[in-house]
Amino acid sequence: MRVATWNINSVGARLPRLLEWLESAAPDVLCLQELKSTADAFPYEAVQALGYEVAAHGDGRWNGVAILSRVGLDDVVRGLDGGPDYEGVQEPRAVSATCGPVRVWSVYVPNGREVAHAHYAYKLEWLKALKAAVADDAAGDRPFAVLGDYNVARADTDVWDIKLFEGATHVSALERAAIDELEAGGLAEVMPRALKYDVPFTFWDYRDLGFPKNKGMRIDLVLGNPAFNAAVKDSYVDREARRGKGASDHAPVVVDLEL
DNA sequence: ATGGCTAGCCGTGCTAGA
Repeated sequence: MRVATWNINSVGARLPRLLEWLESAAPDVLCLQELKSTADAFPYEAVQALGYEVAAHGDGRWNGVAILSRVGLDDVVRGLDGGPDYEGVQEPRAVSATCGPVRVWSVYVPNGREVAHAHYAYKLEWLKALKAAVADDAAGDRPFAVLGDYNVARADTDVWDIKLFEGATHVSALERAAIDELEAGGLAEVMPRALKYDVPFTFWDYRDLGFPKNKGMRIDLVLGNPAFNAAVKDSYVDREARRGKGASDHAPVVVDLEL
């Protein structure tokens, strides 16, 4: 089966691209982030017409996550139980579901903005709460993975020029340690293979010709438990989906499993 | 050309993204 994750940067603006990608890549399960729509405003009918069930979790103009599945969609949980508030609100940044033989989480980890910003502390707290929330599934025998936009570049080579990131978020030691901590709960990364370039970046900023110059970052990750990772046959970043007009600033990460 | 940001919102500029 094929499982994928994609930060689509608005499901409304990206709908034609999303439908096209569902048809061409034909994932069995797709985790989406940054819906930028309420759950009610999700384009259910268009997606269902392609054979997918949908679990969406969103509340408006920011954030929002979803899981699309054509192999079953059960035991849906919206939100991150025990997760921190930001400015008094529990933001819609996580949704989980069982899709046939696998259980998946779709996560949109807070950005952090600046190291000194309250959003950064919130990001670290959020990752800590995520570890606690997935502990049982991570340690279980059922194939399990947490897929999404982690907003963390784990290695210096996961950004196009580490010198430009001095003192910035996404590359700081505490953020990287928080991902290591999440893995310590029983998960390990599924590494996508490199395609045109050595590093399989997943994000390229719209500004300053980020994509043509390959000024990218590898921040969309798949963390699986041993049962999930043992079934992995291939993984790649579909950078073709980043090309051209009307693209998201993120590309999908695809994982093929023998399940 | 893979091309100089993009999306959403009561908006006519601002916030957020990373």
